[in-house]
This record gives sequence, structure tokens and C-alpha cells, in this order.
Amino acid sequence: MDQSICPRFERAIFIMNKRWTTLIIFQLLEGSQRFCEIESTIGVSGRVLSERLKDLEKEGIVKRSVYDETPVRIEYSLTEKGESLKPALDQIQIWAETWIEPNS
Amino acid sequence: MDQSICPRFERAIFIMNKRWTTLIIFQLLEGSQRFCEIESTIGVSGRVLSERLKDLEKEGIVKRSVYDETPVRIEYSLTEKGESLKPALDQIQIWAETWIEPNS
DNA sequence: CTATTCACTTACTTTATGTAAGTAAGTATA
DNA sequence: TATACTTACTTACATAAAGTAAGTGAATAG
Repeated sequence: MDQSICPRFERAIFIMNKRWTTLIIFQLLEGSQRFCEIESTIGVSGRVLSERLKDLEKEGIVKRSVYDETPVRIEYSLTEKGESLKPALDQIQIWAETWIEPNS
Repeated sequence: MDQSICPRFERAIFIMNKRWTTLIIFQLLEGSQRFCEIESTIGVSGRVLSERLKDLEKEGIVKRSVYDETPVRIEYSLTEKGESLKPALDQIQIWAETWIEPNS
């Protein structure tokens, strides 16, 4: 490589640029959700969702909470680090509203 | 699917969430660049770069300009639609500066 | 000539994702 | 008391996407 890109930015992109990740975070910005809710809302397969949620937990972006009811309830939510991605996703939303046609 | 995500946002994510796309756009925000410059700066393979530039051209985000010099010079730059992704990428950069450690 | 550069393309390998079935723990129904 | 059903996954296998490396054609340098 000749020059190089800011390594923090590159790492941020590395995290967010995996398929489904941004959509999962976007979904969790609405509030905490269960596995099958995320699965059915965004249309990701369970196999990949499970993988992504683990990655995001490791990155400290998502928190997994187990509620010991019967039956047990497991909810995923954003940490502070995750919540603070909101301005970035908001900007993508603004861009989309301006530049993406509703029918494409 | 139970509910559904805003289709414009989903489409925006569909475009941007392919591997390398965001990095290519980020790179072109610096100014127009040649194929091999992008290739060597971000470390993407020629095979994928070629594919992505074509996709981004179709989306109206990137413009390909041929300068008929000897040897011919081909430069890629952002259209207005592409440039207007800057605020979104800026927000990712801000997030990265706050939340990503330099050594990870 | 021969070598080299640029902007790609092609062929082949490796990795990522999708699909579908399976599992374990518990609840509800017949 | 079976049987079926739900949730939150995991596993096995098939397909799609990306990486690697070599090749192409046009031009220019030595």
C-alpha cells in the first residue's frame, strides 16, 4: 500500500461492513429485541444472526440479557458504544431519503 | 417478516454494505483517483475493485472519466450523490475516534 | 526487441452466507 | 402420557462471494 487509511476508521468499517451488521444495529436502535424478532424483521438467517450477535457482543456494541422467567427470555440491546452509532445511521437514513427512490 | 425496515434505508445499506464499498467511497472523498491508486491504498483486489466500481457507476455514485492522453488516463470520482455520503462517513469517523482504540 | 505500466479480465481456490434440519429446555394440547 | 409447538440456538451441506494469480492489449521506455 502507498498511503494508508486511518486505522480506526478502517477498523470501524471492518466491524460494520459485514453483511447484516448495520441492519441489526439499526433494528436494535428501536429498543431491545429477541433473537427471533430480529430474524424475522430483517430477514437474516439464524445461522448468521447468531454469528453476528456474538461478534457484536465481543466488540462491546451489543449486550445479551437473560431474564430467568419461564420460559427463559433472552434479549439483545445496544451498549453505549452501540447507541452512539445512531448519528452515523441517521446520516445514512438522511442520504437514503434524498437519493434513493422509493421504488428502486 | 413481521414489521419491515424503511425500504430506502434498506436499499442504501444494500449498496454500502458490500465489502470494500465504503472504503472505496471514503478514498474517493479525497479526490478523484486511478484504479491502481485505489487498489494499492485500500488493499482490495483488482477483481473486486473492478466489480465494485461498475456497481457504483450504475448506482450513480461514481463517475469514470477517460482522459485521452498518451497513455490514456482513467480516473474515478464521486458524483453529487456520492459526495453527499460524506456526512455519513464523517459520523462513522467520529464514532471510530471515540470508540475504537488505536491498537486494536 | 524486450520489459514495464495500466486497467482490467479469466480461471481457479478459499471463505462467507444461505438453507434446512436438529437439539435442548420448557409449555400447551389431546 | 404422548405429541406437538416454541425459543434460541447449532450443525451439516450447498451455493455465492471474495481472494490469488496469471493473462491481455495497448502504449511507452530502454
